[in-house]
Amino acid sequence: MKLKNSFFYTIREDQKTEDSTSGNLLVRAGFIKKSSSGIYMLMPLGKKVVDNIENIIRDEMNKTGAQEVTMPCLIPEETYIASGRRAGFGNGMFSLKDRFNKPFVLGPTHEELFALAAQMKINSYKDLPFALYQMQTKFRDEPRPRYGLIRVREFIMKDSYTFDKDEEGLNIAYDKQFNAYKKIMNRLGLDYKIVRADTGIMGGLLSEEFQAVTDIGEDILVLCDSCDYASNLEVAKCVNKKAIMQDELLLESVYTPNAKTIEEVAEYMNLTADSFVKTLIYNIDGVTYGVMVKGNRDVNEIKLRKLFNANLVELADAHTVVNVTNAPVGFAGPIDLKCPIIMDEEVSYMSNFIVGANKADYHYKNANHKDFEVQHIADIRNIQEGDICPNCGGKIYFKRGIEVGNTFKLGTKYSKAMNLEFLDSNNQTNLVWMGSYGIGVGRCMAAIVEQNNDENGIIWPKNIAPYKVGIVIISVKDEVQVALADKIYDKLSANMIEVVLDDRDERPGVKFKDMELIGIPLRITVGKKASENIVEVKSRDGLVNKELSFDETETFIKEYFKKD
RNA sequence: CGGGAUGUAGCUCAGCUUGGUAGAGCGCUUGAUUUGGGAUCAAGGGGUCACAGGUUCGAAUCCUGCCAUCCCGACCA
Repeated sequence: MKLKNSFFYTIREDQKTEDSTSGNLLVRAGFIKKSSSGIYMLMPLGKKVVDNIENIIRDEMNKTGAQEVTMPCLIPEETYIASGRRAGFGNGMFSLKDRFNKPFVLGPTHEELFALAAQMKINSYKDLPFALYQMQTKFRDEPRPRYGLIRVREFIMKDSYTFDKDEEGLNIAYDKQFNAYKKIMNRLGLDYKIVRADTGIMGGLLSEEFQAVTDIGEDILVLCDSCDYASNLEVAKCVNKKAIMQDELLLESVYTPNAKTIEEVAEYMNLTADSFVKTLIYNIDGVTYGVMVKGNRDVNEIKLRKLFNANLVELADAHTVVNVTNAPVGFAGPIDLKCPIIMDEEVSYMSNFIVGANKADYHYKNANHKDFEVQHIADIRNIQEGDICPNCGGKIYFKRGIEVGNTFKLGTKYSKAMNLEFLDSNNQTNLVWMGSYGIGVGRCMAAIVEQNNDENGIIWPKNIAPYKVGIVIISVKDEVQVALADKIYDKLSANMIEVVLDDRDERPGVKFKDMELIGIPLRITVGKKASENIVEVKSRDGLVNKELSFDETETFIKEYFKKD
């Protein structure tokens, strides 16, 4: 491509409305443009990067034997009602009606349609296994889009689905996809971790996430300093330190005026937060519960949801709190609480702790388990940095991650809902075992930028870059320079090396800045020494910076990009 | 959905308190001088001040409504 007569622009200023490095750089470099909250236009450079990412994914998917298809975005609402997910997605689905008033939705994920498609093929166990995939736009009406391409409402996802006759088959298919995912992440050059995660609305037996490690990730990755344990915070199990129970002291009411939060009461009583137990009032599927965790801990609502197999877990409103505690918000405690109590395991190892007294401006000290009744004791807290690794006893630390891929062992959830059955060799009807696997293409692009940039802009990995080589002509008024640059351009193009030629009548500084901002891996500068057939070669990562004669250039560049 | 903020030129923003002909920088056009790291000078073009009502002789400015965007939270494959 030659810049002079093409659609190419960059923006000098940082973007006020972008809250991430990748979003800012991708917008400034002219790869994407925000069109509406959580919705982006893909400009020529961005389109090329997306194509490169998609082709890597496509290549690895094809190697697993999966076949590419394209499903519609526009789907009758009844399809999701059939699977029971219409209610689960709720407002997360964009919905609309056709001219006959028939309700449709824009697909947020495609398990249902793939199950329907699979019916065309599956009659007998001999028809299994197989796998399908697509690159398709998904729509999710996120309540709060953010971080550039990380959380958006319209995005391209590669989703694949495997179909097997039994669990053993699913396991094999899952491993195949899983291994393909590892190869994809490696080829994309991402620094990533694979973690256990909640299956969420997808349901099924197992979910593992591919998380690109970055500072702006929305997920907390729980990692161990001495083994390869890796989990999403939402499902990381907690291990309890065995504590020595102390002699029980006498329960005592303490006057704590104007102190509601743990920090305030702790300061007032001159104690640390870990001698407290906080009691939070929750609404779980319409039932009110008191939830007890140690003062310096956080309640894990996903664990609570699983404990009760509940749909709704939320903090109760102030009115409910006042009702069950007989006190203003801020003084809830387990003693004489008018609702059932769920206690975190860790609290069961505590003695003589401090709790709210269900009375304004009072707390109890020296509370013990005999003082109140508990309905459930379970692991319902978030693990914290410094805690014991549930796997090996090592020390836990956190990192943040962007979920770029997710794999699910679905089991028979969708085949049951969509009547996807086959006859086995005994002429018995069985449900098909499914797996589903997703990669967010835009998120991959954003994650790569998050991990590969400097103060001058993006630094694309060689195989992702929209163009491999950028030729800068120092002075377009110098015919010798122009001629040499054209010669190199033609030579590289003939060798199928993607090259961009900056033939604009701009000052050299502008051209250098732009090449760096858009992250082209290798820059060839044609300047003063063009008359001697000498050019400069500089790599974006700074590792190469030297002069070459025209004759050496082609060989050097071929060699430079060979490894990929 | 709760709390907060912001909408003025392509971009970044000032002006609003105290109503009186629409502003700056960057970018853009033309010319000159420049030409190896986002040039300089000069002259230009460009805006229904988000939108809709209202108050007023007169509204970017005051009032009411509404839409959009962003931040914090809730929510979330």
